[in-house]
Amino acid sequence: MAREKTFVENITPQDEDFSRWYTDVIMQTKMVDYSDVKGCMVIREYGYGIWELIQKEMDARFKKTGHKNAYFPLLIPETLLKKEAEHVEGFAPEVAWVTQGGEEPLAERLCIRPTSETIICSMYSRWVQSYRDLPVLLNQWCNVVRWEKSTRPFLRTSEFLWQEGHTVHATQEDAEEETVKMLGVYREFAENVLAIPVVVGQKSEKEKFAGALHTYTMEALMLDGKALQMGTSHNLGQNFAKGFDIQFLDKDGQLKYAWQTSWGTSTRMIGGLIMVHGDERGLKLPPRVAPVQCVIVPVAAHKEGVLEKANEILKALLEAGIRAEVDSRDQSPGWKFNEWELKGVPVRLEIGPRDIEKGQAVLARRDTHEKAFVPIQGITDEVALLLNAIQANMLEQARAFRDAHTYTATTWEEFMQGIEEKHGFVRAMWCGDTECETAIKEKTGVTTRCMPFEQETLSDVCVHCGKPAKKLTYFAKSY
RNA sequence: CGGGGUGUAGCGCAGUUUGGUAGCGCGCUUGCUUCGGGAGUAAGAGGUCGCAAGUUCAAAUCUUGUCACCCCGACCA
Repeated sequence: MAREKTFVENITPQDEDFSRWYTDVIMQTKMVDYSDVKGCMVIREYGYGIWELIQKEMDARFKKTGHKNAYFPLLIPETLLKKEAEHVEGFAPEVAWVTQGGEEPLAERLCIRPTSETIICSMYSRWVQSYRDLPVLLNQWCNVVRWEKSTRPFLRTSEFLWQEGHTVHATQEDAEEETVKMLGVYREFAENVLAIPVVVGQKSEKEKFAGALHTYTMEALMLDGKALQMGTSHNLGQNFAKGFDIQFLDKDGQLKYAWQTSWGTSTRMIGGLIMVHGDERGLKLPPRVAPVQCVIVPVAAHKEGVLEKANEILKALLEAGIRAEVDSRDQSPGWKFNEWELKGVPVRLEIGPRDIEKGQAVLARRDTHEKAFVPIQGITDEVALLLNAIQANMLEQARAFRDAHTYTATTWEEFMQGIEEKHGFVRAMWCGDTECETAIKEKTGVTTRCMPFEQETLSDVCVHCGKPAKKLTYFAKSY
């Protein structure tokens, strides 16, 4: 049977092979390219442009919640890494080492940071002396390296870009408040900027960060029904404070160990963006992270006045703070339409000789494919309105998909059925035991994603083992 | 680390069974005509067939070894 002809014939359809669709999209939009080092990707200007917008939006939120940026070294001495036992055990298998400087072997090998808790804590132990030094609220934007066995651009790469917040507090309550607050920042960002609805809650013991007391997470559902961890916030308790001797003299004259948190999000979010919003034509970017929000495609650009009009509109859009661009390349309009749709640009503005005669232009939406003639007079306001509408609509679409692929199970039969038929989240009561969790994973391939903050009681017993249930839990296959 | 697959022009592939001049589509360069959903035309450029040995008069093709990448699992942001 002949495949239905699509506008983009060179990307694999999502329902045929989602992985290939993903690879096709990221390569053809020129977001990334593979490099000569396995697992290390080049983030090209289009992909990096998205990351820059993510950084800008997030950084503003960090500043607003009282955090400042700092930068700590890439290399960590082995002795430092080993100071927190659970932490080193968790990360050791994927740490890359520097063993030589120039021609000389090093006296102590240096680890390339897989995360920066250890080196930052070693500094905090020097900086924190008194309750007056607290809280310490720092964030760093950097790269980290984790030697991964299997890699995929954005989702799992040996080197990736991220931000990691590291804070120190006087009390357990303050640390817990910070942990929850920053997950809240992530959630608000995911929904309002990335237009990705997330489930927020606590990780199981098995899934929590190595060295943390407990880990909170936000989980999103991809179009293929798999969950993606989009960001985590850890309450480190006093584990690192004890390992690194971070003590302060409190108001009451007592020497006390500090309470800490760390939280991070990475370029992996871009992978989520692609897999939550993409469609058969390619990428679909929410306006707030689109490097180009409105592309102007001149039709019959060689004809007199067309390019001039296009540039005139461009100027107005740029002045209104809209990220816009005129595509004056020597290609047919249809070719450009397809390419910009592939690249996920939210709004396309078409302008040709016939439009100019009538004082109008065409506005086309990437999300709904709707086209409308709009008077050139005041068109920047129209574009701005459209961008807001698209941002809102994309969140709604993603939410509707997520809800349609979330299944509530009260029995093991329903649980199995949910996994086989729904391809998404399965909500069920769970006992909280690691053994039970492992058994569920072996039987079904799904793992616990989180125990959501918003709890309800579906039943008194665990959906799998029948022991007393502790928490409503989200299960899914995951990236 | 297990199971499967693929390496031939920038990209996608045919050619391998049965050894005999390196092919096709897209893309790329130049000219002319086009331009409202992937334009037409003419002339071009581009390859140690992943790598290394071997068999042969002759290897992309057969043999052995090796490397890389992709997919599905296990492990992880």
